[in-house]
Amino acid sequence: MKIATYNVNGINSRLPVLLRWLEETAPDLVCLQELKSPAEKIPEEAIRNAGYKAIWHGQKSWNGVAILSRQQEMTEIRRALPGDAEDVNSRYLEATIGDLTLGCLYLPNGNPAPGPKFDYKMKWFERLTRHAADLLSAGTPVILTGDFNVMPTELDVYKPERWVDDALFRPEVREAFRTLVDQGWTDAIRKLYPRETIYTFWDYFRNAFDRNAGLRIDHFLLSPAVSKRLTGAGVDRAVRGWEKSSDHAPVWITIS
DNA sequence: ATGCCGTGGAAACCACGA
Repeated sequence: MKIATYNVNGINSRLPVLLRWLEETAPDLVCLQELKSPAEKIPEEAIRNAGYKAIWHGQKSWNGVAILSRQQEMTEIRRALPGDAEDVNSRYLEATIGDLTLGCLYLPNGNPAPGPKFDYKMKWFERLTRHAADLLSAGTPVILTGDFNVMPTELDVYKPERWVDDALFRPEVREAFRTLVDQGWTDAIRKLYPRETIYTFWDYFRNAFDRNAGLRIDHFLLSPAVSKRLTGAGVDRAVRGWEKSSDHAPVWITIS
């Protein structure tokens, strides 16, 4: 079974790229972020014609998350993290597919830091961490995936010294990620490739992709019940080089 | 070192992203 995550940066502008990638790689489950579309403008028919059922949490202009399934039925569990009824940003969507719980997330960017946006990021991170502990306590197969907007270590940044004051790499953000993982999650890419330079995002400008000036910010966190079934993981790097690409590349895992 | 690019929405610029 292949599960993928892809920050599309606008699902309507990205539709040709998304459909081509779905056709070429045929993941069974897909988490999408940054739809940048209200619910009624999600290209539902095109996704269905590509062979996928879909659920989504849209929002005008910004954010937006969706889960696609090629064959299995999905049951939506929640469309927001618990803990803040005031937070109306569409950044989390959770579903069960068979015995698997899949959480699709778009963690706030947090820049500029320090400031209110960074405070929001850290609060959101705390809510995610509390909810993740609840998910783990069930002992069932759980996957948390999406755009975490965190480079966990220096290995995940093309030039770490340039990013130390950035909201994606500040020490307290890396610490928050470590605290989350230390609950008992497995970072799928790092389990299989502990020392390799692997990026999932390259800026649009300064020829970042050609220079491989990238970041690893899209992650798969696996509960123990999923981690022992992990058979593969990777980044569909070539998609980043396609015409009209997102600034992120799709990331995927396979489980037995 | 830096939104230099890209997207969306409103308005022919601005917010936002990482």
